[in-house]
Amino acid sequence: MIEYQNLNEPVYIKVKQMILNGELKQGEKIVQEKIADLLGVSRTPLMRALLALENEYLVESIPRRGMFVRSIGEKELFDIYVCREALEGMAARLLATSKDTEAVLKLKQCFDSFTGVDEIDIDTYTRADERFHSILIKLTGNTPLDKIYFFGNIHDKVIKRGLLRKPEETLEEHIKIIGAIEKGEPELAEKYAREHIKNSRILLLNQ
Amino acid sequence: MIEYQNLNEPVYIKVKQMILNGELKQGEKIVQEKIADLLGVSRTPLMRALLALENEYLVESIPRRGMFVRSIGEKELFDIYVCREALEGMAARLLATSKDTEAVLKLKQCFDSFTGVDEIDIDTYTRADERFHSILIKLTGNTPLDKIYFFGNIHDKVIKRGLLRKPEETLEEHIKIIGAIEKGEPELAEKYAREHIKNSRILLLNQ
DNA sequence: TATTTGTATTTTGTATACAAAATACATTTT
DNA sequence: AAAATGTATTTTGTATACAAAATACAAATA
Repeated sequence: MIEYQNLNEPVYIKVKQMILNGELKQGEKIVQEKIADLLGVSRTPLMRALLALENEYLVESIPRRGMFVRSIGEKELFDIYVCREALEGMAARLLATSKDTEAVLKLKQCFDSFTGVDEIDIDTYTRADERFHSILIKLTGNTPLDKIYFFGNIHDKVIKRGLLRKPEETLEEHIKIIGAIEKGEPELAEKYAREHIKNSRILLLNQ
Repeated sequence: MIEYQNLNEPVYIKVKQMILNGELKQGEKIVQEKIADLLGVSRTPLMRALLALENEYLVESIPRRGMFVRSIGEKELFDIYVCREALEGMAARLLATSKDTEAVLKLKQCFDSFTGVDEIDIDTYTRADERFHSILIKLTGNTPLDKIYFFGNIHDKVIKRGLLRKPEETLEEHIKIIGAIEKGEPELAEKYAREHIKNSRILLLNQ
């Protein structure tokens, strides 16, 4: 009966999906045995996944009460954007300082397919946007920064608002950030990256 | 035999201490049953603690191989300082924007006992410094920021270098940061907070 | 002697059993 | 009817058992 291949990863992935796609609703209690049975594993590997998710802020543990799917309020989402502003700003700065042409190329590639296009496909652009912000961090080679950033990343998806602003508006901002990095202007790169996040963050307030 | 009172917390605290005070050395493998026996608990609550510590970056899990006390290299420590620079800078900015007099008071209190003193006691000052940087984050009321910052905090202690610079030098910088927050100057507050970290970070390089 | 192979031991990953706490729900009391 | 109480059920936290992987180490081979 024992399957061996580390249930860890698959269980973690599955539970995460269930939360992100709403199969497990916000605030809902996660009854361990129920979910464990559903996934065909015991409570032990499920618990491991749940603890990882707790640290990713997707799940909340109340001692002796159980694990609950975390619900994220407006305030918290706003706060997350503040963190992103600080971290992505720093990432842009680091990249501009390093003058890594390889990195610049990869950043540019995210938006290659949109230049000179009249009608931008929202889904394609959403993925490009996600990729851009993700690799902006990764390309710095700063492991702690990458790990830390993971939190904010998650939440964007949880709230599932998709893009807050129109592609035409943000595409230009992305290009500006990449430009400053390419020119090796740390001050400017950070400034643009922060403004980019801030513009979305402000939008959250008037909503 | 069963004790009930959530072994979670005590086990977590104890293992963390063992890592921080060197009882468990960097790179050392944590043999679960050995440590569990030592603490008088089973592997289950120990595992929970270990997973929490993994997410705090103190422990590293290699599947099917075990948990190891993480060893931190120069590069990583440097990278952590970069993160601190971004996060503490943002925290200072937020506080300066909020104009929270209560917060300013608490920050000032950290260093009250050192003003006009000739010979600053290193141990007392070390604690004050730790407290200052910790509450600088907490006072923002930005929960994700607080959670995220926890990482960096840990590492400072792990490396156990204590203070990198002389109290006389850093005290002045602390005062400047608090001053800018008090005057409600976000730009300046962030600038000073970042310079403060940066000065220490640069010192790491020439070491 | 250095390298490989095979076997015994250790240790992890998972499942499961069970006590104590939490919850649900019916019954009694106000 | 609303509140309080008591009992049954569920669910968590912990300990433990066991298979499979990893490791250690001895013997065999080149």
